[in-house]
Amino acid sequence: MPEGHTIHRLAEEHLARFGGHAVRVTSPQGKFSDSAALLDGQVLHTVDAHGKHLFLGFADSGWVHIHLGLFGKLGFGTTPAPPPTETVRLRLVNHAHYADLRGPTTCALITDPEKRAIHERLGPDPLRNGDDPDRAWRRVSRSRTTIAALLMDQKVIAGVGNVYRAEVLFRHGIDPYRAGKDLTRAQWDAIWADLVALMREGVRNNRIDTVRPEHTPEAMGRPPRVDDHGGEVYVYRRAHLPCHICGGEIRTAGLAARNLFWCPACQKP
DNA sequence: AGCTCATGGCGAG
DNA sequence: TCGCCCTGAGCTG
Repeated sequence: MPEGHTIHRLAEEHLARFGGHAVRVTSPQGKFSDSAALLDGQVLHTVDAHGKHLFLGFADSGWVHIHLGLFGKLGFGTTPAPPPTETVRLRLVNHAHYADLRGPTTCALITDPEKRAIHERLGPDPLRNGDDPDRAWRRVSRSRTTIAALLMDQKVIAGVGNVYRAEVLFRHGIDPYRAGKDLTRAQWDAIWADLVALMREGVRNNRIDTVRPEHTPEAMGRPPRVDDHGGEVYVYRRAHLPCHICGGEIRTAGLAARNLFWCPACQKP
């Protein structure tokens, strides 16, 4: 369930539970066993997150680079840790806490230069203080690619996933098929500022809520959304349901191998 | 038990 | 653009 807000939250959670302590590192599933043996007993001293990439910094051996992909999950608990199931790629344990990583696309031990190379190929991240929206704007404003695809391109902007892309385009009334170069600078600045606010709230609440106060279920007199991703949204996974604002039907279509959702009435070409 | 789908991303063609 | 990788929940039978 990972967009950038999840990863930044996980970074903080690792630091809170494991930072400054020696950590027992194992790979019950076996695919990370060699690196786990190298790391076992070292101190986790720092963490980092950029977009959907998580980095755990160990004192001597470099960084554990984790990317959850679509299916990956991290589960935390307090010791004693239960017997690991066979899908646990990485388990961290200290005196008080454990963390189990399952199903990641990436779990690898990397060096400082390798970590730097990952940062270099990622665009600015709305959740990284000081990241520069101009870098993203330069690419967006010169591209004939649709803004929906550009928002999902981690080289352009890091951390936005399928939910935030659909929701931020709705909130700004922008047709997802509009070319990047047809956005105005003011529109891009507003999208970036909105993503900073929305994603920070996502980190805080551990869910994605994008519905403005005046459109919440309470304010509109409709039942709260019940869905496995939790948050209140305008269009994401609401195909064929009525738009909260105009009542028109939410549309869905495939775009770049993902499902896109939008309201054609509220998001004019 | 088997199918489908999911907040992701890579490489081959 | 497609196939593939990773896991698990929620269906259907």
